[in-house]
Amino acid sequence: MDIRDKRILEALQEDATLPVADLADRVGLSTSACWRRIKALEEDGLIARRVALIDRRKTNVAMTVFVGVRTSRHSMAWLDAFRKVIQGIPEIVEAYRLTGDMDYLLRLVVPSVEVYDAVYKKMISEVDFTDVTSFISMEELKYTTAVPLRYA
Amino acid sequence: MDIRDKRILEALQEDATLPVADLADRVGLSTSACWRRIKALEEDGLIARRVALIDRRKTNVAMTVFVGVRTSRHSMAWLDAFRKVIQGIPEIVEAYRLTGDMDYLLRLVVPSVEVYDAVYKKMISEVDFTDVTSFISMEELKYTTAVPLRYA
DNA sequence: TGTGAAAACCTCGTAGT
DNA sequence: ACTACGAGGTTTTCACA
Repeated sequence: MDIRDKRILEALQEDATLPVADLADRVGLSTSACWRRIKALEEDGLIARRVALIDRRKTNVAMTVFVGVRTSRHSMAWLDAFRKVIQGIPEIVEAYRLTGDMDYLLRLVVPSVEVYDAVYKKMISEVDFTDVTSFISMEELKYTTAVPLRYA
Repeated sequence: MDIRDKRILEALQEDATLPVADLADRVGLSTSACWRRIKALEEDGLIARRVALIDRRKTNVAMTVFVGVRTSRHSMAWLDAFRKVIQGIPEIVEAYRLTGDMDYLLRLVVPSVEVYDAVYKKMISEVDFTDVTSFISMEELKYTTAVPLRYA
């Protein structure tokens, strides 16, 4: 990828409010050239969207819990049901299917262990699990939405 | 929190490009009232920042790897060193300290196992670990930067 | 809280390199 | 494909009623 496209993406990953003219200066392009590149990046879907990041501590979801999940029901129907449950629970902010015998890892944000327990109960009432393990995060050392662009 | 502030945050968490006037309509406020609320939410730090989300598959970091890390070096110096290493590696997008005997969980985005191996080697060359376990993600079932606002 | 107007910014055309 | 300029529309920003 063009080095200037990378620099545009790098900047917008950090701050999407940057005016095109400022960004153009930083990247070493004219405003219109820079604008056209941004349009192209949006068109091509490289820039998926622009969102506001909310401070979790100030919205009472300071606690992060990881939940490891195992199942013996290796059917597509089970996966679909699980998927639906995940989508319907806003406290689940990330979910991945991992290597190995159908293991899933979820990240939840909640106000407290009590609320986590309620979410946990809701989850197991809607899908079958053979095993659930939770890990509470004591500290967030790093969290960024910016991905490395050196491989692009 | 005010219900209208919540609705503003909900909308901006999904799409930060929304014009204030549109947002105002949706929330049922006048443009200026809505604008003042947004300003206040930024001022108070509830809206931390606005960023562009990049499509990982299109920037060649489609692979997600989770890395569990354990150490026997329970010193502040070790933690500081670890912190610095984490910050310096852009492939590490999330890092948490978990409950239990000094366990850490990292999330990395990389192009391939080969590159993951290189990052892994870099990591262990810079800090001491007693144990490292990695889990490769086969599928991302959910990823959102939007946090639930029902507790705010 | 709402109105309105100025300032800033985006959007995109055109011409020239 | 980029620069430079700029018109015209949209949006932001804020003073004042």
